[in-house]
Amino acid sequence: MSSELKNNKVEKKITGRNEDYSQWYLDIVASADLAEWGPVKGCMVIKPYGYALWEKTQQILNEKFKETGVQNAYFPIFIPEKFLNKEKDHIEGFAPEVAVVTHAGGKKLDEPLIVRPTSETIMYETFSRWIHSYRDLPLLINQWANVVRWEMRPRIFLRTVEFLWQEGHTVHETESEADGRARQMLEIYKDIAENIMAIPVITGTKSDSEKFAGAFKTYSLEAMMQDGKALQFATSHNLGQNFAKAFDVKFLDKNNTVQYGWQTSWGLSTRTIGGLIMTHSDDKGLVLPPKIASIQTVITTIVPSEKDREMINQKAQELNILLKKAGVRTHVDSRDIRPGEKYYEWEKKGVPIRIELGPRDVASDSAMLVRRDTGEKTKTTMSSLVGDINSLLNNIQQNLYVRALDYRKAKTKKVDSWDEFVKAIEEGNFVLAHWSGEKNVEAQIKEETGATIRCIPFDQTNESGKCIKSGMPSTGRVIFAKSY
RNA sequence: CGGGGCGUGGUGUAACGGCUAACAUGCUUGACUUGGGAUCAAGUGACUCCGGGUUCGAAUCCCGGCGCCCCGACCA
Repeated sequence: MSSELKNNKVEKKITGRNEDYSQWYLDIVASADLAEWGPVKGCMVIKPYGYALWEKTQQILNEKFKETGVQNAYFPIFIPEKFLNKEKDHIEGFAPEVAVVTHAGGKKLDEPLIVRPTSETIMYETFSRWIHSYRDLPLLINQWANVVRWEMRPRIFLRTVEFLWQEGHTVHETESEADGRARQMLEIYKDIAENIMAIPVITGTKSDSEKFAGAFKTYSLEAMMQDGKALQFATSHNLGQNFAKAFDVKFLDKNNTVQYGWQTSWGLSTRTIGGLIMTHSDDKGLVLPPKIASIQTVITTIVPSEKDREMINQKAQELNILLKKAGVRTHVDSRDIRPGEKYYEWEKKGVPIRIELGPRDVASDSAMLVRRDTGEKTKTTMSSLVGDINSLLNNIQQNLYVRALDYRKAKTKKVDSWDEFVKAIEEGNFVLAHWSGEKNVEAQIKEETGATIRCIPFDQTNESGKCIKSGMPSTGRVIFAKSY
């Protein structure tokens, strides 16, 4: 998708999103100037405006990590191939999509190197040398990195061959401590999703067939996109001792006996930016929640006659400084183009509030505020501007979350018959249905409807019922949906 | 890797096998303008993806390649 799309009229480009949701989404990405495809298929160029969203995510996550004792570190991108082979499920899960370096420095390598698809293996090989005693635990490490997974069908932001993420890896003395950490990190992700990105998520456990390659248990957050499909926002794994045994991550406990460590890993990737776009965008373009927006307010000047230009620009700068002092991320657009053109541009970029400033406003010591989520206009005076902006930003943040939550609620169906199930899935819903835990039934449902078990939600009532497909007894409902 | 669609100025499209490949938009210059993408004038810009073939004649038909998009399998 070319950047030139930003010059085309969005109304014309972004239509019929139900029929062609992918195209609609790509158009949002292109017209908001977030990213584009690079020369290698599946590899994405993230443009400054898109990268700013990732930086904000990084900043917030880093603060949270620090609060919980997690330290940042960095491990190599190249991993000896034999490392990957040490954990059976892990190699089976990742082998088909790893990129392998066989030649370097003009020679064939004695041993091929893989480009990390994830760093469990290289980190744990290292951890085994770092950890000797229970006094070395817990070990809480995070790294910000790029990883490579040679996906068959890339999708911008959602599934790119190379992507950016953070991957946290921890080692603990006990199983319950490890599980607690996995759950704690999941809660941090939930906080980011709901309170920063305004994306409602459902937390739960993955079924065995959906869990991470090599994990004991996988927890995930599932969000609903506007076409009703599910997007896995982030995951957190309780790895048990699988990797510890494969990589010899051992320690001497208080009783002087050798124990294997209990491990976790958890990650959040640039995919979340895709989720952000797909949750809130509308037919005018991107819609950003204020807390993640790199520009929260844009001051657009309106200059009908040249004699007012200097005066209006000066007023705009004053406003800008006033807002900056109040902690608002703001920007002045005083370009000499027609106002309508500016409005459309910032709407495409999803800026939460537009402040219109023209001669009439300056004369009456006021400004016009236009919110991106509803398009509603309000007039404010200079004296109450900062207060109004702050409450409006909070209001938009809240409204986006509630809007997305209401949408998900309206598209979540509880069903008890196979016919209803098939229909509900076809219509793009989250479907709450009974499942007895049988793997082959899960596979059969996927085969017949395209729906997978997104998660077994934590938040559920015990309820006896019969599996939607097999009729076998079940004790609770799981969430089925089509997914990205 | 399967199924479908498509490759034409920077971008989006048009052109029955037949005139100098058209229209819109963008970009440049100038005028006039500025409370929702203005307007006018002049200019700029394409070996019609590549390689073969059929034909008096190919953007158009045929064969082969390459590339893109959509849908599956795979996946954060």
